[in-house]
Amino acid sequence: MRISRRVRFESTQLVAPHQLSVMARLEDRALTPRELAGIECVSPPSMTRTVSGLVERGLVARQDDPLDGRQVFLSLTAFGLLTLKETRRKRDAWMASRLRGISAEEREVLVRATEILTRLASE
Amino acid sequence: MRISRRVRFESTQLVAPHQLSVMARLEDRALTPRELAGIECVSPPSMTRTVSGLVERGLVARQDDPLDGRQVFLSLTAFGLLTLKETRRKRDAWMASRLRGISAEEREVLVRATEILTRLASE
DNA sequence: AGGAATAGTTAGCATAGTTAATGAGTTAGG
DNA sequence: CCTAACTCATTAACTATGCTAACTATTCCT
Repeated sequence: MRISRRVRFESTQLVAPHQLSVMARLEDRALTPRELAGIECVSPPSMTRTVSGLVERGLVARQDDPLDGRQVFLSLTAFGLLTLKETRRKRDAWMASRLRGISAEEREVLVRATEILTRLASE
Repeated sequence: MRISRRVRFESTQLVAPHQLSVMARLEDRALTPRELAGIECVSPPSMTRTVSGLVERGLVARQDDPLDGRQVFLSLTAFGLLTLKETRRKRDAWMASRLRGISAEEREVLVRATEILTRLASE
C-alpha cells in the first residue's frame, strides 16, 4: 500500500492513474465500457464515471455501435494519444531516475517479479 | 494499480488494508498519530480518521502522554492484537494458495523484489 | 509573560469505489 | 409477431479515504 501511494504521488498529475490505465487499454483498439470494467476489475458504473471524465476532457471519444444499439465503443482521440504518451514520458522519467540508482541485476529481478505478479493477478 | 486492487479485493474484509497497516505499526510499540502519518505517507487528519475508526471498534487505544499534553500515544488493545493476527492468517492463507502455484525460484525473485522496492520507496 | 511553534482534531471538499434502479435495445419462445 | 426476459450503459444514493484550512490546547523560547 505504501509503495502504491508513493508511486501515485510521484506520478504526473496530468491524468489520474486509473484514467491512464484505461487510456492505455484503448491504445490498441476500441473497447466497450463493460469490457473495460472487466479488465480493470471495477464495476460498470465506476467505469462510466471514469470514462465520462476522460470524454469531458476530450481524451476519449464515445461512438455508438451500429450493430448493437445498447453498446458504445470507446477510443482514444488524437489528443488522448498525445496525452498518454506525454504522461508516460514523465512517469518514466521519474521511474528511470529511481532505477538508475540500482544495479542491472536488481533491475532484472524487478522485471521478473512483474512478470510473475502479472501472471498471478490474471489467474 | 490492478494488482493492488486485486489484493485488496481478496484480502479479508475484517479490517481495511490501511487500518491493518496502522495496526501492524503499533504491534511493536506505541506511536503518536503524527508518527503514524509520516510512516504511512498520509496527512495527520487522515490518520486521525483512520485511528478513530480503530478506536471506535476497540482495536486501538488512545493514551495521553504524561510528559507532553499535546501528544497522544496509540497502542493495540488485546482485541486489536488478536484481530491483527487473525486478519494476517486469512490474508496469508490466500497469498499462500497463490504462492503454492509458483516455483521456489520464483518466490525468491518476489522476496528480492520486495526488498528492492522497499528500499526505493524509503529513499 | 507573551508570542511562535507544535500536536491533534474538526469541518468541508474531492475522488473513486459500491449497489440498486432505470431506460433503451436485443433476443428468443409461444 | 409480439411479448417476456435479458443485456448494456447510465443515473442516483451511499461509503470510504484522501486532502487543505482552520481551531484548540499545549509547550517552547526570549
